[in-house]
Amino acid sequence: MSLSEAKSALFEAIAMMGKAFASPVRLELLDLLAQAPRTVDELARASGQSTANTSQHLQALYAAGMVTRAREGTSIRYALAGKEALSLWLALRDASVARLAEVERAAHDYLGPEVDTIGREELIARMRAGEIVLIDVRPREEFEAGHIDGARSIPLAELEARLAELPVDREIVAYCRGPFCAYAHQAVRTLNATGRRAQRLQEGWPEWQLARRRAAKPAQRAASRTPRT
Amino acid sequence: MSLSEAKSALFEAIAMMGKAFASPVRLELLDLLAQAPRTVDELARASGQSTANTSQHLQALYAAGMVTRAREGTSIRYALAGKEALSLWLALRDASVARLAEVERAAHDYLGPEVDTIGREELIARMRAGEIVLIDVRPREEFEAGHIDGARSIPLAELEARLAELPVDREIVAYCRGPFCAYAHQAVRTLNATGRRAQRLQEGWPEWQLARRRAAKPAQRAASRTPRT
DNA sequence: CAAGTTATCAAGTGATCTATTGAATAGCAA
DNA sequence: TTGCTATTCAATAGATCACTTGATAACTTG
Repeated sequence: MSLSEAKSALFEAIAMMGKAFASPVRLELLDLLAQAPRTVDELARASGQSTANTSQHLQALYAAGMVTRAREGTSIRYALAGKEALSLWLALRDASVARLAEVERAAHDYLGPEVDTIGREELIARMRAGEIVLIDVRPREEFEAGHIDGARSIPLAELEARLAELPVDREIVAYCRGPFCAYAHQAVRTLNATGRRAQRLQEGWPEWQLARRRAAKPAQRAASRTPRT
Repeated sequence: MSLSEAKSALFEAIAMMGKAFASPVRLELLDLLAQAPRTVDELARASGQSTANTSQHLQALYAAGMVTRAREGTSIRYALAGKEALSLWLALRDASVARLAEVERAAHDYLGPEVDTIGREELIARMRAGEIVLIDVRPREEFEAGHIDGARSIPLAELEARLAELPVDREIVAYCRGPFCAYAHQAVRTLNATGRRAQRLQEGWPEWQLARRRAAKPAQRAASRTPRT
């Protein structure tokens, strides 16, 4: 193999992974998988794609090394492939927000008017002081797959029916899937409409989880490792 | 705009940036730009593509927000668009090494047998102790666009002719463009062949530079910022 | 084993992407 | 102005990709 052939083979191999991020459908699947592992059928319904198409995109993601899969009886459950995959997806999403005005515009159309927000450190401090009720407004199965310690699960769909469970005299903080998820926005609006003080956590479960994992076991940059035979 | 339309518009906007990483040619251009800003013609020659093709790929990268461009007289100089772009490219490259066996294989074919390496911290410590001669074996213009403090520029092409400049009784460390760049490997082999002790720095200039920039001004995650109107 | 569910495969069509070619444009220099 | 260089634009053919449809395979349950 000539030197230039080897070089282009290297970039082609990296492009294989890059292609995973080139389709909006695959990105939506990644976004869903960042919440919780899911079966093909669940992903197909959640993303509004046909089962066959979803399966094909998932195989592309698998070939790119972005997801793992495991058979569970008659169905197959896909999950994000480790911390690197999560961190890569979040990095791309953040970079595109930083760079592309269109993403901001699309995000704004989707999310509606902005609501009060609270950051990670402030949330931790005020939760420790007992000043805050934290609610997770994602669907129940995502809560069960992982959530912030101390949060209560009140899926957005149940919020109105369960308002009585929530105090009127304490601050409520809602979080959901991430900065592009509309659930927490809507929850805060609903809570405000009933006279409660409410804020949206600036980040979602994937970001929280990644921060926790990074703190537990600091990132080791693959670049500084030596490629071996 | 319906909610599901808005949602897919969001993922489409992010996919615009993802597409930047879907072509080996564009990745090679990013890799070159991670060393130094360059004109279209320089990039075309360095990557072995036609000028027109290079120009089109550069425009795709520009649309994706990955590069900036500035006219310089009759030519146009492209550069990586900030820290985020560099960090995203390095993250993708690292993740693909971590996940895809093919990248390792391609890298090994390209780089040839492994040589002794040294890490960042050890290099810093031993340079401070004066035990090491550090050489930058990239082409001169890349050295001039930025290099590690204390390094001497000895492009690989000139190494054999300039061997006399290098001591026989001190350890020599060579670095180049990064872990997939063959220059430092070859330099170490050449130096070893002349009886000198030599090692390859595990990382290259882009990684070094990013670490320095991150230390100077710690990364602020875009995710935790609030999208605004 | 047969029936039912879940996922994958295979083939086909329309869309998008890539690289090439040749023409057009922007700046520079005489 | 005329030439000259660097870059972009426009048109094109070939390759790849996305999504659909219908068939097939893997597994569970009765």
